[in-house]
Amino acid sequence: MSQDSPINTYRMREAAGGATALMRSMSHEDRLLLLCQLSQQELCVSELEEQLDIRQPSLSQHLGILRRNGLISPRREGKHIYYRVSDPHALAILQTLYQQFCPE
Amino acid sequence: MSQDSPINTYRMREAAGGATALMRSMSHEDRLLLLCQLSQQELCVSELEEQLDIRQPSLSQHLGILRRNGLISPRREGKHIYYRVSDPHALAILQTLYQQFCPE
DNA sequence: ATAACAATATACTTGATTATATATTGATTA
DNA sequence: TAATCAATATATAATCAAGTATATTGTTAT
Repeated sequence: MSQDSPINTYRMREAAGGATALMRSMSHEDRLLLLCQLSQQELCVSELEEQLDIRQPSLSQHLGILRRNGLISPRREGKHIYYRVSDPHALAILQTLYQQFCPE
Repeated sequence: MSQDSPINTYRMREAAGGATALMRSMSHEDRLLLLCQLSQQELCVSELEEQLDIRQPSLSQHLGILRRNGLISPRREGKHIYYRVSDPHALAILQTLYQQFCPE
């Protein structure tokens, strides 16, 4: 348990907007699971639909939110669109969440 | 930048409820700043009010949310109520947020 | 090039949840 | 009991989620 860098509230205040935007993007169960999957491998919409059992329109909405908020990036290949996590901040939080909530 | 523990979506699915509840608690600018302050030192409501420039009723609502969600704990001393961050998960996320959004 | 098809995205509706502001109440000390 | 501090209640406004239907984009085959 590291208290390596003491938190400076003054600096945090400036960053708070970005940080809470990230928290908000991740504070939905479907979106968190999407990020989880996409942090491990690039996947297209239909694969996600199958693996997570989320209906396509709903999936597309959540992907849209994550995309517009800059957490994931699309790549077209033929008729499929592949997504991956492109935000290092999001990856860092995912990592911490995993350590915290899925300990050995 | 550590990808030490690869994320297992199956395990994350079980933890997702708790993890998103934590994210939701932290995804409000006032609450994030409150947590920030309280992670550094125990403070009472009127001190928080002064330092963060948030009106008391609003402050009290947010403290109530954080308290009911188990992120902070109160301690009464006379007519003052002191709060501190009591959830290690929250502390870990705060730490990561600080590293990510307030780098050296 | 155009028609038909498949994959993904958007729009719209409805219901639920959440935020904000104000007012009120309760507890503690003097 | 008067003054202070904090919590709660209430009302209103705003935001968010899920479902259904529809639109768009690109692909394949003719």
